[in-house]
Amino acid sequence: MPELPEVEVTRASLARRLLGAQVVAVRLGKPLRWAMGCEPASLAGMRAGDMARRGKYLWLPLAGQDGGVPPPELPRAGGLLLHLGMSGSLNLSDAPGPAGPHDHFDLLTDRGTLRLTDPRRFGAVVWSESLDAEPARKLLARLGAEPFDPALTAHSLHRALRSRRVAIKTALLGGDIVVGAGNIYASEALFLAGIDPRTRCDRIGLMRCDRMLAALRLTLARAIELGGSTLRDFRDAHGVAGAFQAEARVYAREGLACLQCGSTIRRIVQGQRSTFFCPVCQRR
DNA sequence: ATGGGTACCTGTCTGC
DNA sequence: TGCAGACAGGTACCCA
Repeated sequence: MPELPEVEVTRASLARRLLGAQVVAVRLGKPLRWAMGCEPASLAGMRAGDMARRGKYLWLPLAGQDGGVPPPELPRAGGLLLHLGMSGSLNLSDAPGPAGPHDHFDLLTDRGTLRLTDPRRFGAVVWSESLDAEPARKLLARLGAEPFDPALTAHSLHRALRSRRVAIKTALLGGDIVVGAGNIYASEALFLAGIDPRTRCDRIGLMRCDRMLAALRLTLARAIELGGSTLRDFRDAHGVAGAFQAEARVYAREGLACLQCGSTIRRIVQGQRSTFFCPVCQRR
């Protein structure tokens, strides 16, 4: 499910309410992608800091209670690195119902219960003493540039792409050059840039890198503005669905007319994932 | 280093 | 109706 816009919308809808919240207890459901890596009870009493995002990961800083005396063998500060996988969403509620079969993590706090619902369980909640400590460091190490980082330019993108021979769509999904675009927004951004998703990275010149970067930023920013895409079950932390899917120009539109030129949108498979594009508007 | 494939897990939809 | 198969928003890991 969640690509950068959905993760950012989730972060934005949580950060303010969670800042300063004190952890009361943790409840775990079925195992997620990795074990949490700390004793759930050891989080009780800690206070939440400002939730941050890196790529599609969320980071919730937690620190020992002021004046508290945590037993020395327990972690005193660190945070939870969260990932929503393909089907995860976070909800913060004052009155959470009983945990359902897909509710695999509850962080009970004095500001409500933060609940991760994730049917496919590709998501993760992992304790790390800092972003530079394991396991967070290793998980974040491979991530590419943040799309809205001003340090990311057409030039730096061009430099990163010119040694790669994979198709540009595959490279965007990989996230090791630029993070944030998943299967929906990679297709959408390439449509907006007029670039065929099968184009080899090393065939994309500086001018097209410039267009692609602008298209990626425009697409992600618009999606954030619309609360993300809700294809099936994505909701922000207040239960609000996204609206970007109604503006998708190519994603899930196989066989329909291109909104720009009228020719038929195609679906192909790249790296075991569907790609949607207009064979006329998008050039190699 | 790059590339390709596999694996994780559950739900939904399609076609026979 | 039942059932097999394809497919779904992600990414770590293994091998060539």
